[in-house]
Amino acid sequence: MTLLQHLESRLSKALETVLGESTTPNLTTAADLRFGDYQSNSAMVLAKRMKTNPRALAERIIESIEINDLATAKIDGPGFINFTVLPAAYANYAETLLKDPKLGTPELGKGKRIVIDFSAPNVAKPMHVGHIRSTIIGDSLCRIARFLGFEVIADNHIGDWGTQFGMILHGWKSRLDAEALEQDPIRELVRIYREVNSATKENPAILESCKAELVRLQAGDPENLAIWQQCIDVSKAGLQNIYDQLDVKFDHWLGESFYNEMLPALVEEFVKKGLARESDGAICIFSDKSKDPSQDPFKVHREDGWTDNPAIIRKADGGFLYATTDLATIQYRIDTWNADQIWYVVGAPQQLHFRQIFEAAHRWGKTGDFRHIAFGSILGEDRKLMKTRSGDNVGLTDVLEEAIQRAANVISEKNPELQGKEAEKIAEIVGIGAVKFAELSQNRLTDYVFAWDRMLALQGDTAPYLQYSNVRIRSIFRKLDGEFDAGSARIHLERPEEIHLARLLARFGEILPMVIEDFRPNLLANYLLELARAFHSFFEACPVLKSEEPHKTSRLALCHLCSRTLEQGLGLLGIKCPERM
RNA sequence: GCACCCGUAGCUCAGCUGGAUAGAGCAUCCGCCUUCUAAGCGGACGGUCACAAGUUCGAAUCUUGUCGGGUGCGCCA
Repeated sequence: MTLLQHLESRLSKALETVLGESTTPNLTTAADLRFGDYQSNSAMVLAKRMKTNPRALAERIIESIEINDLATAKIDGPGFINFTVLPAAYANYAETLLKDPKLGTPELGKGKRIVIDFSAPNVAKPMHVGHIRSTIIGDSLCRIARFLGFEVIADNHIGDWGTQFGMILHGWKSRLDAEALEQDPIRELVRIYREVNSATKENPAILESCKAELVRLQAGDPENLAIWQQCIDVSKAGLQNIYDQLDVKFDHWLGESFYNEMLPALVEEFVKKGLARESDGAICIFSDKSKDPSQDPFKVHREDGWTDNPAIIRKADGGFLYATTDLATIQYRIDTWNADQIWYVVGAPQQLHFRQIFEAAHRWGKTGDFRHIAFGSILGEDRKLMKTRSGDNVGLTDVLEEAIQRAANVISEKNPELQGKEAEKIAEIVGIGAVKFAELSQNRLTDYVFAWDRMLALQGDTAPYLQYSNVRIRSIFRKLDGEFDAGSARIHLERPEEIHLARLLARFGEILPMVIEDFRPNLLANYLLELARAFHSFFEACPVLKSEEPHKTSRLALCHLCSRTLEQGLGLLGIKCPERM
């Protein structure tokens, strides 16, 4: 139970005494530390309903609340009840956290199974910086959900069956450089894809040839299938390298091709059940409700009024689409995996698509909680969208390499004693951490312009700042003579820096439920920055090893808890901590 | 045309289930390494929260409208 929950239960008891009925207490962390640690606005909210004076009501609440062992309560302003947690209560709570492997985090996901669909790159195209958001946010949400007790299935729904294979097959047959393929297969695939892609724009005949290759592939032509399989294999190997470097793991890689053979039956079922019908030769899902058209994903407004905006599940030429595969995917995840929820970490531009798919799946009888976890776009320096097809984007590999290089430069400048393998390892942890944290520390819906210096910053509000605070703690324990037993340590808080550190350590368990509520890892990132700031201030103000007992043990315990919290928090963001840096 | 997202300090961004004097980092300036790692700490400077109405004891946050930027809207994914 978190401190907040303890206070809540005391407050709700007091409210029941005063009001004669139970009410949910309105308790949050205080907006400003000057007022206290937690604040309740209940008196103001309830006074309105009861038509009494809010301060008078607050008086009565304070008189009946029993919190002398936890906090002091005080009325301020128009009727705020401010709670200041006693240092002894913080010390007490910190001692229980020392023994809690979950650091105060509630198990609110118990018994729930979620599929998280993220990353999902197209094969035979290089990953560029635009792919980083889904991968990093998705991975972090997997880790956080698991920590909260959810059963998570991480699924990489790779684009291994799209139209791009028409172009690759055409290019493979007409302009493949076998030697280049041998040397660097992905580069060669990318080259032929880009060349053919631009060629189709000038020459319609080439476009037709690509489409024909695609049809042959989808019809099971052995030659095309063999080429396709070869492309998939080399692409997967390349992707795996990046995932290894990012420390991102999936439970499954069920790409589009996996669902391919289910599609004809799916379309037939939709038609048979009256969920879809033919229109202009294509099979489409239409609006079937007389709901507000502005809220209906199957309606769209044009100059001449509201018209249908169907989801096409089979093209006039018999081919299947994105929507068809996605419905088959939902079916598989619900029926085979028994998922309660499916989370899609996919860019905001696809919102309409997901509204259609989710609506169609529900009509189809697939019950589940489907969420589109949208994120903003990464823009080029021209403030325009980074598009895969236009080529020359900054490659993801280049970003990671540059990040590691910059970290290595800082290491050799700040800490030249670190050499060789160890220095390389640290540079990787710091560099990759910086990139991930830059992404995770901001609101996922915000568009941003890609900038090297922003993404690769190593000072200020960054992962290295957090890693550095942990390194400082590790250094203390390295220099400690003898053993430290966290289980038996007693904590005493006197200095304001100690109290503040304990205050933030107590809040770790309050953050994660908020993170998962709205899928906002940046709340965790911001919390960790606050915690690290508190630690650095503590570190400057409160000597640990040179202090007398009982402060020494108490401060060691705070450091120990802080280190565990930082490592756990960073771990949930997919960021590692070096021993020294 | 309609829908969704965005507009907060010189720059990059937090804060948005309504709360008190709107916060960080970067940049600029002033201090702090003979004491546990200065990738750090302490301080200063910096704002009409795009604009206007409304709801409320109270609005950056909710509602409506306006302006500005982005995205999406039948056979791509």
